[in-house]
Amino acid sequence: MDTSGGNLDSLDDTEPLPELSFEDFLEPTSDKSSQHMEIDALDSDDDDIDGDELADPANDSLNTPQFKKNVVHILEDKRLPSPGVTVLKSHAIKVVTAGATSPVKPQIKDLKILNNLKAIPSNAVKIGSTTIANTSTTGSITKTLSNLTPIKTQDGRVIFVQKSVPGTQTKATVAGSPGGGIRRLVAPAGIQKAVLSKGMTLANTGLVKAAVPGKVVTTGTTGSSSSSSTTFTIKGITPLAGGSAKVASPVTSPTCSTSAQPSKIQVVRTADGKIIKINQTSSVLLNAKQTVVGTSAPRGTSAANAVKLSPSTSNVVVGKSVGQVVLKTTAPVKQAATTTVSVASTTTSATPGKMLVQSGGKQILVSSKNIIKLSPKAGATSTISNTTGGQAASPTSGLHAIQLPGKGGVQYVRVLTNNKSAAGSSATVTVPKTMQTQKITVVRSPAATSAATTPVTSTPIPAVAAATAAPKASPSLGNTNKIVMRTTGGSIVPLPSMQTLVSKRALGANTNTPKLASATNSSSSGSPSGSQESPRKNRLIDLNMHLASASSDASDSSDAGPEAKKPRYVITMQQGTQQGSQSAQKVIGRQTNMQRVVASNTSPNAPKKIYNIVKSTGTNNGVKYMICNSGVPQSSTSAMRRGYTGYVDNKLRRTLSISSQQHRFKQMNPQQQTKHMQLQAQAKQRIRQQQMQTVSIKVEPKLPTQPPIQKPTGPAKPLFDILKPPVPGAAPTVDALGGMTTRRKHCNCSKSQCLKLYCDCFANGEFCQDCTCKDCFNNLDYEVERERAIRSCLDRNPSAFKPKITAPNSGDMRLHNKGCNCKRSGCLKNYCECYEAKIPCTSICKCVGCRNMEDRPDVDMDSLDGLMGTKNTKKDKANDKHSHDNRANVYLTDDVIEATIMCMISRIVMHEKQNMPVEDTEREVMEELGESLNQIITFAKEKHDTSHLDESKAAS
DNA sequence: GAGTTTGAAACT
DNA sequence: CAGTTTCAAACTC
Repeated sequence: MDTSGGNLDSLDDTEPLPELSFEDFLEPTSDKSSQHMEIDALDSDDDDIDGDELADPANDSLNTPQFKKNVVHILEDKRLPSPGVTVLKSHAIKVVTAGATSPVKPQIKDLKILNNLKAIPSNAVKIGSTTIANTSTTGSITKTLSNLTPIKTQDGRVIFVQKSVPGTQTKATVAGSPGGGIRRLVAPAGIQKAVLSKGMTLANTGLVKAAVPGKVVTTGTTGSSSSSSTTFTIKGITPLAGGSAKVASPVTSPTCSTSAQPSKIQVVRTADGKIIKINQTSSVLLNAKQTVVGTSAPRGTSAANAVKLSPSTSNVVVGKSVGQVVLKTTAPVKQAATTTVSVASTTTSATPGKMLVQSGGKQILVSSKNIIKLSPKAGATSTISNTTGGQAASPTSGLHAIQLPGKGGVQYVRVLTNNKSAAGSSATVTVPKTMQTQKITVVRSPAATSAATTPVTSTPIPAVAAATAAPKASPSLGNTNKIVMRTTGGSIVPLPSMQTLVSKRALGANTNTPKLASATNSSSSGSPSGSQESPRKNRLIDLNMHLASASSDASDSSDAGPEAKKPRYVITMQQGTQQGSQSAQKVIGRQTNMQRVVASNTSPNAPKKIYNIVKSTGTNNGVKYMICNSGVPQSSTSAMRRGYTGYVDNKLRRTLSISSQQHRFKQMNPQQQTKHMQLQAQAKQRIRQQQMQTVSIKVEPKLPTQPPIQKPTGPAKPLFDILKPPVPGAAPTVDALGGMTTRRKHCNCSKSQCLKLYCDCFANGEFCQDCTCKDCFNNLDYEVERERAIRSCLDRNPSAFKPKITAPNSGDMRLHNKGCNCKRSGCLKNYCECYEAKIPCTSICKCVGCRNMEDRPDVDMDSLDGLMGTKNTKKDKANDKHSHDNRANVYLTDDVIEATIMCMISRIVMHEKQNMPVEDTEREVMEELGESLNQIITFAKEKHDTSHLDESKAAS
């Protein structure tokens, strides 16, 4: 976590601040899945909160559909113990509202940004009529957390805004919080800026409105209701009592007088990319001055309290050097009307008050509406009160102080309208530039529908905004399609989603679109090798590449099979520098363990979706969970949302442990080593060939003409497709992790609806794609059924989705966890799972007449372990029921026998060439046999002694 | 491609 | 837990 000092510094920092779209705020909270995730984060290792079977601990190590523990380590609970006014650590921010009521005791609401605090959002986020996230229902999980609204920073951090519920409503209000309003914002780092994508409105009612083009929505809750275009609303943020600092006023009152004010939300992004959401009872008006064209509807007091970001303003950019934070609104491109409406209602209503702001030792007269005060210290409160006192005249104008710990001097944030009309207002700002000002620019993100329009940043630092915006991918709005992603562990994660992310992403998407296309092209045409070579840590990157390529691929498949049921999204990940344009466009950079992934729907019209992948920290590698902004219905179970980790290795998949093999190799006798090397060389060659094939396959653009981004023509292949474990005979692929995987054959289920373990797709945690199955429910269209089936399977067998074949330890030979039960195949046909996996049967197996012993020639390198007896020890220990389990077999393997026979044959051949007498030949052959047996026995003895020594050492 | 075989999964 | 049935893949022709 960043130190608090960093935060402060960030404020002063002149460096361009990354933009954060409003989506960032919304995503984390969206739905139950998010709750799960966050809960998990808190509980880290123990996710039994849900109490469902999915929490089976046994599955942790395995890639199972079950929820994994430790899956999310997003958040560290940094919640500050004292809810009180005091500055919370470095990141704590106090917001002091200049309430008309108490100038002396301004309401101080602390905003804490709880870094890594898992929160259960109590707020509902709606896009239009669609509820993206409903946090309002206090989950059974924890009511205490219900107040928290997760905000995701661009750098991938999740911060939670803890809001206090109005006193009447919640008992859970944070202690020490004066009013019912939002108390805390936890900002890990300095405040930088907040970007509200298009049409985001912060209503005084605590609603965040986002204008969505084409829809007209009125926010009922807001007292200052302006019928704006479609709104996307964040509910549940209760306004602090406006006038009375200590009295929380319920949000519900539409006619809120100044005293009872709907909560306002301000989002400020720190220099670190952290977002601080400020919910204030008394409103800070962003855009206050907007001259709203038509709507004059000032609602009087309510307006004053409400903080709105007019839809027109898309971005909030915190500029640097100046002591002020300016919220600048740009005129809406398309939805001007909408924008204006919303803005007008709030801002105009308030009587513009002016206040003295002290900046850089100078006092500046500023319109109080637009100013947010940033005070460095906890003590700042008092100062705030003073300033507010100046304002007192106009209760409506809310002056909010944000207290930044450690930072000297009060800073004010001023909201400037970027509209031309507004420009005048902004110009009027008297704040001396000497002050360090941070500008908050609200940049309206272009409509989602609008394609590649460059984001309009009215930001004083356009370059910054542009730069930040660029990486963002365009999200599709209103799309309920789900994104499925496979984790690094190989599990498939249906991304639970908020149903739609609003325009928030639209900005980035638009900008990115062209690049994205190019990226896709590049990927398709480009060199996949990079992905393959990328280190594990960059798996996701690889994944992206593959996905991109896959998308192109998908087009191919689209022609053929049952496309309808196939997942349509291509997920791209942020790639490091290596990825070049491709990644840059779609991926939104995340500094922390969270990465943003943009999923583009293969269908032309389908919007792209962006979601964050949270990497578990510490022991867990790879992506454990994803938060998706797109829409899985909330109905989807936790399992789905969390994403269950399917097999990483399915029953057939085998991983080669180089280290272990090397270790074994050392233990081999020369003959074995030779053979081992040969096998290794063959295996490597196989891998290379597979990779080559994969590359060629994936790279090959099937529909070059089509713009890759918008339409990855066919249904894009989902990650899981790429990551699917190799199936013998299946076309080899390279998974996102760079490992070799092979797409197994497509299932052909007819009666199971692909929702039983009979179906390999389902059993592998994959969605059916390109399968010939009938009545398939193993797709996103039947998520509920699928989820139910998963649960059912897990009920029957918690390990149902575990890999059947695993290595007890990293170096150990892979074993079938359950063992086969073959009766008639002799375990020498692919009916046998052991045989199919190319591993010998063990004592665990219940097979009859087993002939699947070690060292089958076709068994790959791991089978060599058998020579060393590593494998059979297990059977030996377990009362060998099979004749081949005795220790002799450990050493007298087929390979050894074969080698021996070859030696004998060579003798015969030699003798024949030399026309030697048969008797001599027979004798020589027998001698040869004797020598071979001697060697075997000697070797076995040495090994036996060695093993004993090792054991004794280990024991000691 | 149809039919058979096989063994895991599902069911009782 | 064992026996039976169901199922889909593997296999054969």
